[in-house]
Amino acid sequence: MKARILETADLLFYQRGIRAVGVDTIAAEIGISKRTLYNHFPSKDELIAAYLAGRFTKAPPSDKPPVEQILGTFDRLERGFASKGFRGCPFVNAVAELGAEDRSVRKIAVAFKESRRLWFRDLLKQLGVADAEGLATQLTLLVDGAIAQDLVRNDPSMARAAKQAAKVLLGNAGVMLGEGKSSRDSK
Amino acid sequence: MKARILETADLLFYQRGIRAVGVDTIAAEIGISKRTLYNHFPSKDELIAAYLAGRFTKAPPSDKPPVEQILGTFDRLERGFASKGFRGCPFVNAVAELGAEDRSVRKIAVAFKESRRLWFRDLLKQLGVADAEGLATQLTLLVDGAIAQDLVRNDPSMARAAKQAAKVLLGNAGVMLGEGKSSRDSK
DNA sequence: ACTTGATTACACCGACCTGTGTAATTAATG
DNA sequence: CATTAATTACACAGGTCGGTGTAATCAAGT
Repeated sequence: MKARILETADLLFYQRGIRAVGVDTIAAEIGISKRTLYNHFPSKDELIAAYLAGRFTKAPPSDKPPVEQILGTFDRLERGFASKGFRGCPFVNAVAELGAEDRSVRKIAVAFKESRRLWFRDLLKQLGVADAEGLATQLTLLVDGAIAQDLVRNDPSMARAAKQAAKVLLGNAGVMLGEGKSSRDSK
Repeated sequence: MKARILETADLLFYQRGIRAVGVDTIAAEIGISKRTLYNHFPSKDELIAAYLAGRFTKAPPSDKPPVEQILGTFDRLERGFASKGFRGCPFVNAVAELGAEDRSVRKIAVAFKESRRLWFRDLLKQLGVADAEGLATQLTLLVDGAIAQDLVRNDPSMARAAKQAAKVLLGNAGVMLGEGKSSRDSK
């Protein structure tokens, strides 16, 4: 039951915004009483925290070559954009609508952003990139830029533009870009 | 008076979020009655629209070389990040917290994003860049990525990382980067 | 001094919000 | 059957919200 509440809250929070969705709405959507919801989550704030914690998914370890993993990020991003329910980064959205005063929300948001940056960085180190730290940061800028742009434009091709830029940055860092099956999307 | 209402609404909406700020709060902040506010703006929605319209500032024409103008964008961005009140892109924030159903808000947001992309594009054309369209898009990704990252991290150096990436992209497009006074920030 | 328009104070509406209290109901377990 | 725990319906408290109605006050301009 707790899981069902959480997944419904996730859907509604992400789709319509945290402030815009009341606990009554969530309970009604599931068909349970508001009392039951409060038996599982003592307050809306805790439900919000659980929602964000649930969105914090670490990328599973992969055995594919680092370059493919990095560039594949943008392919997954594009598929995400094209999927119907996409509405930007839940962490950025949460910070945007809950404001700067909410310390806990910002904390988990920066943790998520940093985890992705470190994921990039480690792959870049495997590739022998000199400034892995800096380049990893730049790649996250492309990712978040594409997400923000797609949020307002609803244009999944932003992910491809980001991928193009990422290729240039990687090439400039001395990384050899394999001509794997998708050599055609070089625009 | 109308101007005063608008500037106060701008401050509060941007700082705390649109949904988080009530009309009573705005009126109280100025020290006027709620009735007066409603005499100038028939509804909160119109006040929101005016707020966003006021944030839609076009970059003034400049006589500096295009490369400096482009890279200068990231310097201004960094100064913006460092300034106390910065809280991300008002348009992205508005779309994030008002949801996708609000058509008018998204419309002005994409107009703003597109205007900046076109500004980049025209400068790139002046530089003789072949794919000015594509590169302009990539530069906007860096800008919005830096904004999003700074929003959650509160780290103005994100603008510098974006500038670094922009330099690489420009160089890759054949643009000569003048060694103007800031040759030192090439990391 | 008279008129006109803006602004004020203030009560009020209906709607929605988070959260609680309570007593009845259901379902599983011994 | 009896016990226990979860869930239910439902009313309600206390608050905020957007927005309106009204009559009084204030500040001009003629």
